[in-house]
Amino acid sequence: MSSVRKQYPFDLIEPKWQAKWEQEQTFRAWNPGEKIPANHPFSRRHSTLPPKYYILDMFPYPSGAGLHVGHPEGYTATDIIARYKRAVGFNVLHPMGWDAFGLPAEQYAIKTGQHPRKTTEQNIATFKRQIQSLGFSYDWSREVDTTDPEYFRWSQWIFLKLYNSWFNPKSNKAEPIETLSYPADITTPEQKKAWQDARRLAFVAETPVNWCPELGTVLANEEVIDGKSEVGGFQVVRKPMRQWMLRITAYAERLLQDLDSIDWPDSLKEMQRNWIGRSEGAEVLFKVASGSETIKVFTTRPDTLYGATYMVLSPEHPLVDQLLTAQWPANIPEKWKGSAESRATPADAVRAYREHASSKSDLERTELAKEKSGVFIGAYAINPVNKEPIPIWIADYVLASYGTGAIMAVPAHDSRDFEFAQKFGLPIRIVVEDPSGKDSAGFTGEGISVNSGPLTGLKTAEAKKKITAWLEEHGVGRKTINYKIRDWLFSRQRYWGEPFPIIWRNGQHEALPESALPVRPPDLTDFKPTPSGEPPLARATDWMNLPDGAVRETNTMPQWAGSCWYYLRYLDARNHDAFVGTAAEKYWMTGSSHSAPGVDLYVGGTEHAVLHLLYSRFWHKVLFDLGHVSTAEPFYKLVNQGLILGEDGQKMSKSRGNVVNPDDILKEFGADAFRLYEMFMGPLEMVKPWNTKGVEGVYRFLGRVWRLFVEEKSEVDFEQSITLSPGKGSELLEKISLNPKIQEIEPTPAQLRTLHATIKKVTEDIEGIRLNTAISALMVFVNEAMTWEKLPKSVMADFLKLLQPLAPHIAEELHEKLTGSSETLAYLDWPKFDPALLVENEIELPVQVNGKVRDVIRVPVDAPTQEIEKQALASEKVQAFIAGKEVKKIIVVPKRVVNIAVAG
RNA sequence: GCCGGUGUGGCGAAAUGGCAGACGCACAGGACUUAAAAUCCUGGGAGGAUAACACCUCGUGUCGGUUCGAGUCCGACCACCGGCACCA
Repeated sequence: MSSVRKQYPFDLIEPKWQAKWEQEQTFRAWNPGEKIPANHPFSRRHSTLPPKYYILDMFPYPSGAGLHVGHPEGYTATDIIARYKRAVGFNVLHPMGWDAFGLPAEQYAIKTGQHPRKTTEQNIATFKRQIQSLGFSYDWSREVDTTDPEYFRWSQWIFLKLYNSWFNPKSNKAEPIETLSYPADITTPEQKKAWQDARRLAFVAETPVNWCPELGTVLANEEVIDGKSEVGGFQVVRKPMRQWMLRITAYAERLLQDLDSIDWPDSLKEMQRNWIGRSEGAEVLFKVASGSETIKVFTTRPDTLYGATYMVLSPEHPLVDQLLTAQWPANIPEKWKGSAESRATPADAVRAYREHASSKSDLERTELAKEKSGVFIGAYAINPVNKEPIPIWIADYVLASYGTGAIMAVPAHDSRDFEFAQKFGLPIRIVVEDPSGKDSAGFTGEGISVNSGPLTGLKTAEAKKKITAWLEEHGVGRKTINYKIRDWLFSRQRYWGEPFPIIWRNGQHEALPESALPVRPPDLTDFKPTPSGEPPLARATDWMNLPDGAVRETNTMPQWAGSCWYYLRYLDARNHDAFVGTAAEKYWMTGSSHSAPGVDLYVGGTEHAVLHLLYSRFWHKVLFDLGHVSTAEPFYKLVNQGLILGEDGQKMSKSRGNVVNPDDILKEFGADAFRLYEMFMGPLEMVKPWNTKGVEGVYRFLGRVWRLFVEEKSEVDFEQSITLSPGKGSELLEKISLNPKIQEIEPTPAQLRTLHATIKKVTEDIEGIRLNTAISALMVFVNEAMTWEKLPKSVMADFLKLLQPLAPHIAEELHEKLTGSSETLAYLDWPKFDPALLVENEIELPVQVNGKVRDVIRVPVDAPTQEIEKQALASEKVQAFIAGKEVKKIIVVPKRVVNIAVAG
């Protein structure tokens, strides 16, 4: 792979310290009330629990491919911060676990017949070994596995909370279903149950869903990308099915509003805002010209109502069949009637068009978006403001699932309506004038209303207000808010997921009691999905059919169920009686002047922007409403790590052959070099290409650190002996002695300045998560220290404390050599930076003429401005540029720069 | 189409409006070595100028602006990356 020589015995050092950390449980985080052993290093520093700091990684799906270099990017960053926070005195919670339900394990099981439990266990073991070999300071006593019954019983328990709650719009929060009140005409138990069932946060609905035949399951909207499944990229079709849904739409407004209270990247917040898709507008009621029906439309531009020249319903709109006329009205263009083969009556045209529309896959509907299609249904609606009859059409550019599934078309001011009207020769009436004076046909912005009765002359915003008031006054409309977000389709036809704690009796669903948890999946040997969409669990008839005639729900929950709340389980991972204990929840989730509410820092990729990160916020808010958690938001601060590309600048993939395996890097350079390189590549959030040569660079740096601390001859002896008797590694390691240049002496002022400049830079950079520049500061220190004749022990000890979060193994080893103490660096005080030490007596000041540097002068740090000006003007080089010119102005920026502005 | 991000040496990058390119990679030269590797030292944006220095001009995607001074702030544009996309 490369020719770089072995820099230091990382292969002995790293296992040594990893074993010590494990044996000592160095990184255990302590809960309130927990007894901390007196010999634990934490006790030596803290007599009571200090403020908490919760730093979280997105837990991985343990795939068969093993760890990828992308995983440790975020994990290294959080580990550095976790170690730093411990050093500055926090009780740090830094856990890891496994998001282990999911499709790949199940598909592997289908192929090989191997039970997914088995492959999952193997994959977890591999992931854990790989993660541990990087020396991350996780508290493994809190490890969670979403497929463990002791874990998923609580996923099921939260589902029961959702099932047994409703969203009260008055209090704007979830409440127990018992608080629901009933209208006067709801009296019988059956009626009451139906009323409840229609309002639960977890409910059953028959709606068109995303069915993926290849995967044999339905998918949530968030899991479908461009008409294909997010997993596998298979075709997805719309199909009406009876499924479990979660009422996330009830939380649309709060999910949107609360984004303002959290510290997330703007791009991510924007993605969630777009997904929630709030839009303000009005509902308008249109009466049908001949008939008693009214059609409700949603519009964000009620000010354009006078420009509505036709109306469009979605092909699936329930009123279409009622509204159809028996015969075509006289004198309408032939092309309004749809395809030539079936245009005898409006009913024929509608039937043909519906077939045409439903045969299109979602993908085709998107790709063919440019070509508008539709048919007239023979009926007319009356525009409430001007009583004008307008033709009613159906067209697939109107979606059944958004708004009311019907629109008023204003072709002059909506690009889609404009296209449609041009194609079918419908009238285009300008009702808003473009203020820039351009042609107003096709103008979709805000302007001045024209040809609009009482609205004429008003600005768009005022026209909206006025017409909305008019609609409300006349009972033909009102202000409304629409959201793009749909309820969350929550059931899957899979084996490898949490069963629902639900049974069915006489076609009615019932919740199982909490005492029945966990509901374990049955043992199966055939995990295949069924073509009909019947879940595989239905094959286990013994399991499904209960003695009293009830049957179990055979759908399972999606993978998101486990990842929605895992960060809460970490707080109290072994609690058998509750999903999290009250004291633990309060301690870790409550903010203070030192730390944020909820998770202080969450690091992960953007791929979960509208999946896990939205779902988690939703569940958390429900738990908050029901009094189970203390904060309205789970993740206070979030950082997205950027993707790591292959050496060729392309996305890493097996097919490109540019995948870097962390095991290979670790074997050659060690964990510390790997960690350093991942951080040294560039800013955490940035997309950046891998370069193995760069690993050699930081590896050489660690070699220089090593050689700075150890005596050369003992190192040479070590290298010779280890070749002769490789088995005696740890014994030989101890014989390497300290560099005799390191002595218990007072540091020189210059040495102190170097140290304290490094402390300042490293501290500020870690706080700001600028780990690449923190590393470069350590390099600058080492480059400087290598020139020193003697190395003061205190300075070198402080340097190791700064190095520890980034390269913990080598830092611990050298610290042990330096001090003779094997006590871990993890809980030693972070070095304090003393600004007084950075003050110099004389500084160099660049002198500019008209912004260009012409000379550098040395001045006392506290020299008065006049003195600096005088000295700057006295410079020969400067004189060459200002001679014979008029000096207009001299700017002296203290400790920064002098600029002389001259004329000409 | 809409939203967000990013453009700086051969490469990864750094720079509270104040000496552009820290740190590292790659490269070149030197020391050590029989030799190589490793290590240590030195050099380096481009162009010009010089015996050599000194020095000069240009330079942070493009064009313009604000400022004593702009990679950084403002305006317009271009390119690439990511997300959303018939959402009325």
